[in-house]
Amino acid sequence: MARTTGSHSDITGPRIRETALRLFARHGFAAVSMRQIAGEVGVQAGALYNYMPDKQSLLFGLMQGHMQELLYESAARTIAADIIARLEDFTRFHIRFHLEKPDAVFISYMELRNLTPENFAIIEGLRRSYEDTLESILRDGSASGVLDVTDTKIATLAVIAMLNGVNTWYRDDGRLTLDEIETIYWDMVRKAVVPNQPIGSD
Amino acid sequence: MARTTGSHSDITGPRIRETALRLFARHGFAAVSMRQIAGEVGVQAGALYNYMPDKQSLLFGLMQGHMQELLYESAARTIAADIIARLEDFTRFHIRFHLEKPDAVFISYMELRNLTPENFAIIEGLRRSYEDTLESILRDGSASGVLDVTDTKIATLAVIAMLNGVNTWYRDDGRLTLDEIETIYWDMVRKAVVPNQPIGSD
DNA sequence: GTTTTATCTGAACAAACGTTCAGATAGCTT
DNA sequence: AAGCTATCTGAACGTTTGTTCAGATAAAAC
Repeated sequence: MARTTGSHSDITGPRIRETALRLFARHGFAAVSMRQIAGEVGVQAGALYNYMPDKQSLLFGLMQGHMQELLYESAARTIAADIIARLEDFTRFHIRFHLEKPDAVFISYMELRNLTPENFAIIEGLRRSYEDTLESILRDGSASGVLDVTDTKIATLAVIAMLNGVNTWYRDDGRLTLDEIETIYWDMVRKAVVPNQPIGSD
Repeated sequence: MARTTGSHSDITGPRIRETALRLFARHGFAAVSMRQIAGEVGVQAGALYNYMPDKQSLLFGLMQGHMQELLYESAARTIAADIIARLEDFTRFHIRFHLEKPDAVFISYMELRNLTPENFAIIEGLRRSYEDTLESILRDGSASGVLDVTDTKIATLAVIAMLNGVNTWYRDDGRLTLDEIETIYWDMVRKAVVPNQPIGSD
């Protein structure tokens, strides 16, 4: 046997990436074999190498694609003049985007150590670019006095870590709607970085 | 050759666990071989099986030990009457404990998917027990009006996610002391869950 | 209808995997 | 000094790994 009926590059290619993304997220990069991916796609392992030079490139491509899409979508948003509005928009966008692509988010955080040093540096650079969009909001707000953060870099990482936490517990059939979740988190983020005057503090 | 000079169970055993912990944290459970662990310890791979039935048990033992120590240390703390004091104590304890054992923390979060279902259930149970200590603080504070959280469960996970984020960027030779870091995070945690009255809000 | 090209198979490769075990010996016990 | 036992070696096992490639064929081009 050889080329199978209905075989097409523009069908098999995406299916390989979808399958790899799902399997990597579920079992981890190192625990998933090329034969396993090929099996779920419906081809032999050798066929995968028409679409990638090696397994490492497959992982890197998935992570790079995800980070670039994140940056693109993030940059495409209109920037409000109001700092608080910008922060709220970032918060809601981050939660929504990350909940839409849990697998890609998962591997982009968990499989960093399986990248070659060169690939790792590229992905880290993309991540830092994204973090910078939040950090510049916090820095601008801090400078104008609208926000009150002790250390903008730490606050940036703290807020992102908190928001990323949603992915660990969110379920589609949960008791809260996406909008309710966004609002709860936005409430906490806002309070954490806005200058406040605690009620009942002595 | 056979038994080597100075070979002892109470030396080799801990060294195997230390080495495995470090390698699992650095490269991932699936990517680390028994021969690799044995090589760094200075024995042959077969010798490892005097200390564990299989590789899975090694991973589970490390995670279980870590979680039990976390729970033990957490439970050993004196419980203040004041809710705010309890929350501050939890925050500072969590950061300090987790920064002291970055490798154990790392694998306890990252390698959950490499546990058998039975082992996974046990570790998840331990984690939930720990989360409950924070949730009960937030619930008590919410009931008495000292705290203001929309959803105690979400707030619990959000705070823990935020605090865990420290481990991703902390370096021993960083520009901030441990106490300064604790204070910055405690400031954000407190503001996020305390009822407040924003300054300059219209 | 023929030729060309893109796509896949199926077998093969050396290397690495977790695990087992008979045999050897260092160190403790007596 | 002799015997015992805990500890380790070194080889072996059957699988599985990522990757390569000659050969086969469906689909596209002409």
